[in-house]
Amino acid sequence: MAKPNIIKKAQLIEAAKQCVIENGIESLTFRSLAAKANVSQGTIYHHFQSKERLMIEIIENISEASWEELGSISDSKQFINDALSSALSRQQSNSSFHQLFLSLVVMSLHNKQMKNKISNLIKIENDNLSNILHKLDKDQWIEGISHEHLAILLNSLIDGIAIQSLTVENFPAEEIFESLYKLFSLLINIKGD
Amino acid sequence: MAKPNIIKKAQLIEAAKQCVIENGIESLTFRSLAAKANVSQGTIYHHFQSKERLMIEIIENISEASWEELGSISDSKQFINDALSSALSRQQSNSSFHQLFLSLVVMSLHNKQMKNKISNLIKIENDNLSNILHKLDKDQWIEGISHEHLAILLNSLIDGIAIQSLTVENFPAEEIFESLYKLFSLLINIKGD
Amino acid sequence: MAKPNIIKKAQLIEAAKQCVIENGIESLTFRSLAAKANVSQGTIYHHFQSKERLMIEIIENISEASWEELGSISDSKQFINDALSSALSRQQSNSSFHQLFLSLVVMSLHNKQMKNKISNLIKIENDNLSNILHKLDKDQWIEGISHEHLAILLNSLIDGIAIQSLTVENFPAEEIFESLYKLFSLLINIKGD
Amino acid sequence: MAKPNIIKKAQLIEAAKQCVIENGIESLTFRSLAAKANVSQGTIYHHFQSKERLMIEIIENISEASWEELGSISDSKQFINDALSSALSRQQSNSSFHQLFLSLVVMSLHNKQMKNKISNLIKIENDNLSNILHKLDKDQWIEGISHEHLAILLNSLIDGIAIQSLTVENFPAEEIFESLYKLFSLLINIKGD
DNA sequence: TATGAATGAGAATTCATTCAT
DNA sequence: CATGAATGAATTCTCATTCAT
Repeated sequence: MAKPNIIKKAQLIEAAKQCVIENGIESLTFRSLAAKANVSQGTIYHHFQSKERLMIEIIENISEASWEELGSISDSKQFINDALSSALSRQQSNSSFHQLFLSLVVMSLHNKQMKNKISNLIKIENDNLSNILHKLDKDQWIEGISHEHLAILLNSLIDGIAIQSLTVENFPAEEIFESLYKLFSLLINIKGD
Repeated sequence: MAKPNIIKKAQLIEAAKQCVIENGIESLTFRSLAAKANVSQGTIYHHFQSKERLMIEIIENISEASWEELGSISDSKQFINDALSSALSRQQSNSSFHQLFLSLVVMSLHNKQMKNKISNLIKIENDNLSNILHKLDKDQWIEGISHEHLAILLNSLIDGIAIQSLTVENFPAEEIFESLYKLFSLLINIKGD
Repeated sequence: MAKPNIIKKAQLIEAAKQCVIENGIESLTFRSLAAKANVSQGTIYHHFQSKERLMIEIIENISEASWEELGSISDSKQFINDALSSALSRQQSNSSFHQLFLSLVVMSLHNKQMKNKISNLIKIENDNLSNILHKLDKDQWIEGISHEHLAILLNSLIDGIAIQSLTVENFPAEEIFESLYKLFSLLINIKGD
Repeated sequence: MAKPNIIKKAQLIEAAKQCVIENGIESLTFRSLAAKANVSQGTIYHHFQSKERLMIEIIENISEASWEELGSISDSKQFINDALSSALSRQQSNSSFHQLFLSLVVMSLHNKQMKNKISNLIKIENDNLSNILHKLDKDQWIEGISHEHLAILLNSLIDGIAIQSLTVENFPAEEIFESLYKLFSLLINIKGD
């Protein structure tokens, strides 16, 4: 009685995410969600009491996924390869993540509750990356820049590239990531081991 | 008869931008715009034939502003100071630019025409920055990274930081920009003049 | 441009009143009103911005009618006949007035704005009656009871009888009004002219 | 197994009455009732098979209370004092009774079953009052007016005053009841014992 | 040009009711 | 007896858009 319900709610959230990715956040309506999830509109209101709640739960859902995503890496070069190539793949095959993320960011701009949740999500992601940098047993990657700040800069960079990748025609994502790779290699060598 | 019209249109666009900034893109409606601009809904339809057109013209308006913003800088250190501090100020006092920009990006995600316009806007900004880098008479700022790519990376970084700045609670914008400054100083010294 | 509009609005209010009388206030919906008035739902929202406003304007409409209804009577006996028989006719052929009135009273019970309007309406009706009593050139109809209080009591009585008349099966309205007539004749003779 | 059920039902009815009094009949929903009574919506459907039944049972509940309220009074002056002061107190501290009563009256206007029940309720109250008048051993209180009719008039008056008291701002309830008291004293003395 | 009344499609949300557990 | 998930119809309300003036 309890579990099947939880599963159902997760399904609804998954469907909602699909709606946003496929048709844009502006057409995430209860009607379209109901259609996509093959339930009645009433059912959706039984699970989420408002559209605001629905969007908040989507963010929470993404945040949970981020929590569980904490990687384990030991070699710095490997890390950069992994991190960047994973970022790259996110950009391309999995660009939907950023579509969703950006949409939610924009919706949160004028909604305190959503903003809090987005804030948490970003903090988690910053922490994740920061932890990874810590694990790679360097005191400091770049002179005068803490792991925390570097993580923020890196995540910002990834999000910013996502914006261009999602919108700019013929955006040379691969080349950009190669340049980014070079940049980091350079930085690491300067004051690295 | 021609001029007053153009002026009026510019006013409407300005009002529309204010609407988005103040209440979010989701509540940029013809009603609210009419109210803000103190004209009737019908009037807006005379100037913009649809909501899509309205949003496109907003992007065009921003793009034009970007065109005219091309700076003239000669000293690299000065440039970095200027660029970053201007970015910082944008983030803080003028964060509304990024609210607007991100909102339009998200709306464009599923609209080809808007996407083209956003694409152009970003290209212009990339070119702007690229030109500045060129002007500063260095062959290459960073080994193996073209001016164009560096410009893209920089703009991405600025947009990405904007996202965090707009959403993350107590985001340490100033500190982050200081770290960013250090990072760049470092890069420039490596293979600089 | 102005006048036809006013007329239209009045028509909508009239239709709304009919809806309440025919099907009860609980089924005064925008849908049913639109159907009854042969306009689209949007049109109704163009004229009344909310259901609350619609109901308030109905009360205002009734109030205006009350204002204009001020009678001119000179002979007391005649007045009693007139007043009571008019009340009686209201009860029967025109019982719809009280259906509407009671419905609006109940809706106003938890709505400040409506309550204010109903309050005004009742005060107008009390004043109307009070003025009539004044005109009939008696210092006091009944010893120790001011015209104002007597008017309130009379109007209350009429409303109270309406309740019974509208709900009680086989309510002997005519007989009750005869008794009421006797009562008043009696009172008038006690301390009358 | 039988009793606890009845008790529960009584509690639900009491909760329903509270809902109406606190938020108005239009927001007496199964949801809000379930919330107020701290049970599930389903539970309410076990006790009342429909909303109509619920409202009918509320009226029945009030009617039963009226049945049991039959007073025993012997002195006429005392009666008037009692009756009116009790009416007055109802008006003020216990005005909720009339809120509930009027709400149910209005809902019954277009529902035969409810109307029947309300009709019964009113008849009971009329009879109650009529009996009291009988008990006070007068042939007739007022010449030519039967006890029954006088009871109807009195109850109507009380209901009508309730309407004004519930809606009119700064309604001078106490003064009105004083005037009413004078009126009745007068009537009784005319053709009294 | 400018207005604002009118519209119909569709938005979010609520409701009474059913039913499997 | 009690629960609460599910439903679909209906409700209030908004929107972009049209059009006569």
